[in-house]
Amino acid sequence: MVNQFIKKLQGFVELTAADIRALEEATGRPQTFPPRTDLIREGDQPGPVLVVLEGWAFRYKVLPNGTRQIIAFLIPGDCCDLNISMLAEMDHSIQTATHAQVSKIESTVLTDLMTNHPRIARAMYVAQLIDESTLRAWIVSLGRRSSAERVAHLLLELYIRGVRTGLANRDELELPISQTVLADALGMTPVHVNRMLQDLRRSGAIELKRGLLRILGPEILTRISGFDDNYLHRRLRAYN
Amino acid sequence: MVNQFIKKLQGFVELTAADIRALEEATGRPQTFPPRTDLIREGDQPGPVLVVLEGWAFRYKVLPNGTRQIIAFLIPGDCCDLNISMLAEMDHSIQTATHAQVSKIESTVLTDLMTNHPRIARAMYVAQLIDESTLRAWIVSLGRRSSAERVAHLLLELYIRGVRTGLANRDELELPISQTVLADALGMTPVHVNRMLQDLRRSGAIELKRGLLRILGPEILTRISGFDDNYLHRRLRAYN
DNA sequence: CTCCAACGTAAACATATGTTATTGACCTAC
DNA sequence: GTAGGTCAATAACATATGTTTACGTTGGAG
Repeated sequence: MVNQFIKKLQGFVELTAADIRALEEATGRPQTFPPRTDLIREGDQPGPVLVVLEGWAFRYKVLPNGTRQIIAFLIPGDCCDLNISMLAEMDHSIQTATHAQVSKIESTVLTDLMTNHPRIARAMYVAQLIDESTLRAWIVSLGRRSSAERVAHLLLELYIRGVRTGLANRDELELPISQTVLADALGMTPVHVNRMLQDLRRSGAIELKRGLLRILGPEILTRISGFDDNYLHRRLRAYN
Repeated sequence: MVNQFIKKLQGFVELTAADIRALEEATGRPQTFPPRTDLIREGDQPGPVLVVLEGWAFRYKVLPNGTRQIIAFLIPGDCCDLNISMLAEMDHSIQTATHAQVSKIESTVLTDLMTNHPRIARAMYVAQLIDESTLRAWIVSLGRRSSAERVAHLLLELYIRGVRTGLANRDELELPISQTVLADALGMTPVHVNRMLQDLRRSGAIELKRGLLRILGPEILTRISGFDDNYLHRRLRAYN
């Protein structure tokens, strides 16, 4: 089975055979987790860096009133913050959305990877920059887009990220999350997410059933959401 | 005049005299900019790292419909992303809110700082982690807090950050931004920001006039916003 | 095969927030 | 000192989204 993490990093830099071997060594023994499992909780002391090899997970925070806001989706190939162990405690939690295979990279191993494999270091920094850019894009969506725009924007984002990692075939992406989860990511209620999805179906932009999303009219989604993919940084600066 | 950037980094790690000299050298010749000046624009090729020594600035994005969302405030001591030059173009803009003194650190100088001064490197990574954590906290606010809660939360955040950098004396913080700017940060309209500020004044939580914010009832703001300062990471993991 | 829980769908109604407009205070340029 | 622009304050009204409730479907556990 392909190691999605390595595949993703290869999209950023050209890795040597030695780089790849080191990454395989570091992520070779993933653990399997059932859905709805917290991999790490807010308040915990940060431990090893998590890398999602299969399945979906998400970062989230729970508010005093019990509501939840999802902050980011982690799809195969994604990993959590690099230097996280410098902080005394986690400021958010990470939970699996589906069955997931996750590798944990101990900080000693990570340090070794970063210092002895400059291309890996660079690729991981790029990945981190893109994650941060995505956080900014979410702030923009939550702050200034209507709910219809937000839904369209998120579906397009996930689709494009899926294409990038080979998760999407043609116009199809497996979207293994409930409308409640979507709602917690979009800052709306599940009822309203449902309304907006119905609108998108009626407009012919998407088909969505049983966890399978089909993008029938990408241009419709782009128009509705005002999508600009620059925040996903598909072009990078050449490696000096 | 104190170099707020050095002061901030000293809050994270113990710097040696040599570290401080290197930082003074790197940020010693700041440029002055008038208010409302774009320091860098979305789409530009990333250049040197920006460090704000005096005055306020903010990161923002403009949407196709012309509305603006502010993504982060940069107060004295703050700097922008470290590895930003790995990306081909900026995904957002940065603008001064007031007269500001800004130093630009060329990437060669930065690389030198990071490789030859491990304490500086560590401090800058911590700063970056906290910035990222703050992005997540903003997502939570925009997604799941009411407008009253959001206003209270932002004021408290700015006040706490101000205290941390010595910008705030006692219960006072200079808040040199208009309600329109606040609105663009909070994802609401200026009219509604005004309503919420009035409510906060009436509740005795704050006083705010001519750019001077007074926190009269921090506990009121905390209660209203459900504020938890963990995302600002005032405690750090001990340096191995 | 059946039951149960989670999920998706829908309608009716409530409300938080946006929209538009007006006015006065303040500041800066001249 | 005056003019013009930005900003804060407030009111009346519009609407997007939340709330509550109900019901049928789906899928997994036993």
